[in-house]
Amino acid sequence: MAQKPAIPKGTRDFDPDVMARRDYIFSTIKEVFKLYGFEPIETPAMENLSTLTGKYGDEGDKLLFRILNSGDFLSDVKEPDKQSFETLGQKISEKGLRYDLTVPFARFVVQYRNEINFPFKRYQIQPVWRADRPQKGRYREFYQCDVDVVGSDALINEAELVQLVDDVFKRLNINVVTKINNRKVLAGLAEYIGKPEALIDITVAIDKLDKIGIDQVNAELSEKGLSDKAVELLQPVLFMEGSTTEKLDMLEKLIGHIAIGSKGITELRQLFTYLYNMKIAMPVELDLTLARGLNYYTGAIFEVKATDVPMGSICGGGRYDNLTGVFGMPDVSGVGISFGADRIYDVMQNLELFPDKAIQSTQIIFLNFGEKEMTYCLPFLKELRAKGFRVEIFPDAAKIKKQLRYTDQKRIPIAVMAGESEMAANQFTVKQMQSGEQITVDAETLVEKLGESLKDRL
RNA sequence: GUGGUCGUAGCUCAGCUGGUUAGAGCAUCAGAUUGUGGUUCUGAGGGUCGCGGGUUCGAAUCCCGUCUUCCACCCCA
Repeated sequence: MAQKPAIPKGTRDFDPDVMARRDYIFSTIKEVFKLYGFEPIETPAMENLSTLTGKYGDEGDKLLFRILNSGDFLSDVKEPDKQSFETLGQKISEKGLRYDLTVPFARFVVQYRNEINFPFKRYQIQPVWRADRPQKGRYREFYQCDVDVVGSDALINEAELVQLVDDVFKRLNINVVTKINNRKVLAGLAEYIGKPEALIDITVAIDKLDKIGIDQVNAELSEKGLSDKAVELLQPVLFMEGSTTEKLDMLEKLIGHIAIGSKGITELRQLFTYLYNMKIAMPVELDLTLARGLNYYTGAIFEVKATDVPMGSICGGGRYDNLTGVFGMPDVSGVGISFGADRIYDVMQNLELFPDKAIQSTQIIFLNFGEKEMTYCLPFLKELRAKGFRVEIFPDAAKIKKQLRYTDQKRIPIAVMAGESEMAANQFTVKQMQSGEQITVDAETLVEKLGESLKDRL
């Protein structure tokens, strides 16, 4: 054999087994999205670089996959432009692979602003690409399942999204905890300690609290230019304990006098009131150290983690007040969240949460005893399929042993056999693969009998 | 992007400080069983030891490069 073929770093092939499980996740998510009134859209895998760059911060820009122009793109490049990566890059690459679904969505909203019926509730399930170093649960090509509402700044949208999250993970049988914070509160805190311009640095640092500990967080804060006094002021927030209401009351005392902080607190109170009335089943915590989220979030921030398995967040999102602004359409507020399908898969696989029906494909197989016998079976295949059963016939008159092995490995629950003797008597032998039990049924009652035995398995 | 780590049959791995023709289990295929699988028995096929170079009489084993895997940082789904 020649050199074995391979796929690029951080990408994966999905075999039928994996696809069945992935489909289960996608269809569950899709179903819930629709229940809340979201409608699907799709956007191209590639966008103009001008659409993508500058939206994800410097780090994000570095992780963009760029697509080389077609043809002899170097011939048009003048010597001076070849001197730096920056200028050369602009000349030879004008397109890039999408990095997430939110920015293409913002582009979509601006582009079709006159045709869209606001508030626009859309969902989008597509792969995205990041030139990151792969690790476990971190791929260069992965799927995001985004739901967003744009054109409404009502907090009920946030609440409904949390409820939707609850619904999805309840259906997938994954135990999760949702953490909520508000960017305005973080901004209020930054102002409170006298460093409003250091908002990003502060949030990035305190976000690491449970990972690296308080000493390292404080060290990083100092390193970012915060005075000892500023770090000192922040401590009560980092160690804030108690119920959500208690935390909010404490916050009120600290930053209630700061306009933006006060606004954030009011929003949080309203959101948690909605959530209380919605009777959310999963735990929902106010976590003031939650800061992750891209630079464009301006209000609520969400993050969802599985509680039974260590894994990065499997779902995250937030409120962005001006994402469409960069595309020339100001004052459109949106809120959305993104489900990481690949990580959800890893969690479910890890905890063995996929139900049998998620991985079952064919339900009934007709074994092949030869040309005449196959012909005898064909009308029944048609009839069963018309009734919605997933049915196949083994294409070759191979040894029965081989055919049953195929059936077994494909986890098909029922094998139907008809050889010379059954044909002569106008009958079929129906075999339950799991128990090995076999019964003989008349041809007229075959469809009915099969329907009965599969009733519990659908 | 920085630092580290791994790579031997389809899969999981052995292979001592370099030394005959590179092994095992599982999986695959064939037969025992020409109409009965998931258990058993017998046998077979399958590897340029990730790839490229170097050191050596001799390299899976040592060195360099490269690709891939996983890990920490960065960032994130």
